[in-house]
Amino acid sequence: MSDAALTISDRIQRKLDDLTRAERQLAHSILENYPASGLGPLSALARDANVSVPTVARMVQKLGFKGYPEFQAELREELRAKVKNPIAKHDTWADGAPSGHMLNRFTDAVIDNIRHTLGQIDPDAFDAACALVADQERRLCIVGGRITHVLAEYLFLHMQVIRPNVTHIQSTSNAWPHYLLDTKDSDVFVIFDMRRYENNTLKLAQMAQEQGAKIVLFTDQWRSPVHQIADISFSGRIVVPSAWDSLGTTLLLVETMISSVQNLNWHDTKARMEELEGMFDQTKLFRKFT
Amino acid sequence: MSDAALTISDRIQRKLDDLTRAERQLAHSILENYPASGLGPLSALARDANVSVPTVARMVQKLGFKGYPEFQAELREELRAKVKNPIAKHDTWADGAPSGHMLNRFTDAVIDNIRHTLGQIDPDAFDAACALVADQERRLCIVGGRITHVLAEYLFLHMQVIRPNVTHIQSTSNAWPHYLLDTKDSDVFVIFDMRRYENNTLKLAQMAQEQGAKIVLFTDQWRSPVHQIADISFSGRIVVPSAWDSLGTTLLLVETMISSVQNLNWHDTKARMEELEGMFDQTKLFRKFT
DNA sequence: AGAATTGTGAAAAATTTATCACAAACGAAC
DNA sequence: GTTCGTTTGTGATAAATTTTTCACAATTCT
Repeated sequence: MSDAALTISDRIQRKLDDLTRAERQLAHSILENYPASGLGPLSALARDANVSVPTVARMVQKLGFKGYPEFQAELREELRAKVKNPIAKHDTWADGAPSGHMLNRFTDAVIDNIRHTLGQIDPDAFDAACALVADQERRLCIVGGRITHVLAEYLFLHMQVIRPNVTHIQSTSNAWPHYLLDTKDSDVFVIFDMRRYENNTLKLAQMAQEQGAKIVLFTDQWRSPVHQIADISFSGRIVVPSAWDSLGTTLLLVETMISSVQNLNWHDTKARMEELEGMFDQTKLFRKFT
Repeated sequence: MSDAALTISDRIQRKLDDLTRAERQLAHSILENYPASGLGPLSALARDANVSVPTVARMVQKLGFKGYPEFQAELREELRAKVKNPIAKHDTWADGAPSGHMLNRFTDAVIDNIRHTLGQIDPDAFDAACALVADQERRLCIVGGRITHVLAEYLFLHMQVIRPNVTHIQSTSNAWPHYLLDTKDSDVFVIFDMRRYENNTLKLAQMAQEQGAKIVLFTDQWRSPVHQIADISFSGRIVVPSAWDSLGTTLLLVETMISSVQNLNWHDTKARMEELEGMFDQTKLFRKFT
């Protein structure tokens, strides 16, 4: 295929693997706000990408242009063509795929779920829930069901770093009654229950509530029966073009909660995280992040 | 309304009637290929509009800019904002919360991640990956790391229903070498590896590849080293306003893959699902869905 | 330790912008 | 049709900015 048919974006992406660190940094910066960032002065591009001016100059030539102005001229030409061409209109998410492609249909649905869910959420309730979860005086129990235990686990993994005194309970396990033995009325239960709602989860929630624990519930738009006894509950839309439901929206809420709780506890978290980093370094489990 | 909220295009159109001949000519030329023409050199704009250089300079100042570069900077800023928000109108997602609330900031970031990722994905590669995963002749191994194992588990839970012959391996476990003993060259490995990339995962991938297995990789925008040996890899953007990364985009891809694979295997899946339903009913694990 | 990559600082070259004075062109009014 | 005021273009120039390119030092990776 001739270069003429390829956008600069395509060309950069194709070369991405052959690039060195600084070049890749630059490439990402160009793609980040494509094509706007490439249309400013060279020095601004270098600054945004945190690379030096010569690096940009060298890269532009590697891409086959005589100089930066020529590079910009082609970017403008692309932009001209794209705006002119109604087909290039962004009504699909994955450019190369037809709008009926599963990638586009699914993404539409998920975005729609997010919009609906966020539109109905009560920010004060959310803040209150975050405060509960962040409170290190309280024991934190995270409960998930057959599918939702992955969300529970995800939340647990992060909370474990952010604060002490966290437990992950799987309602499908039959060991959970033990955990409830020493529930105090200051405890907080974060419970995930989406359809099909699980009897075990409901029973667990009831027992926790009887012992005075606070209950924060993540459920779907039809609401788990747990919501009647929950102190705070969030319902995420989960409908997608699939035989299954989507956890996307709920994951978004969970991640936001993690971030908020992190901020609330930053003082303690920082020390804990550094400690953890050190332990990971020692085990050499991870590669150095470059 | 303050000028800040108006695009340059709006401002020009509003003034259109008060302009003189040469100025109007220029204005139309700017709007003709908006905003591309305004992003080139001043002299080129003058030439395209068939007006003189001073006319352009004067006009730009009439529009309230200190000079042409400032004019261009604002055009670029508009472009940046526009590309970022194809769905925009929503300046906040959670209506009740200020735009600076974590809920809104986080959602913005996730949507942005999705848009970026989908924009760069190769639908053919995606389809190919789905076909591999759907192929029941091949054994399917799903591998996750310390955090990503929740995604692996999630994919596993669904694949388990959709098709036989699925295994979930946790790279952090030290039991995984056993699983590789009888790897055949028809096997498919779906591997999740996000920063910080895990050495265990890389080793596992290498061994799998040496034995001829196909490798499908889900990673982040900086790409796990596994991507060099992967047959197909997908990089999702994961940046969010948090000390942690977001799995949102990758979850979207995984769920889409589940749905696609489900469709490919619908004939068999149907029977398997009904069977499973029956088993769940017997265990009374779930409440009847109303 | 050596090779490759990247940054620094500077200077020169090239381009672009901003302005000027003045003349030409134009349009409206008389 | 002439006149006057406005608008526009010309050509030139100064100023500002940007691009391009060095050599060399610092850094990173192998």
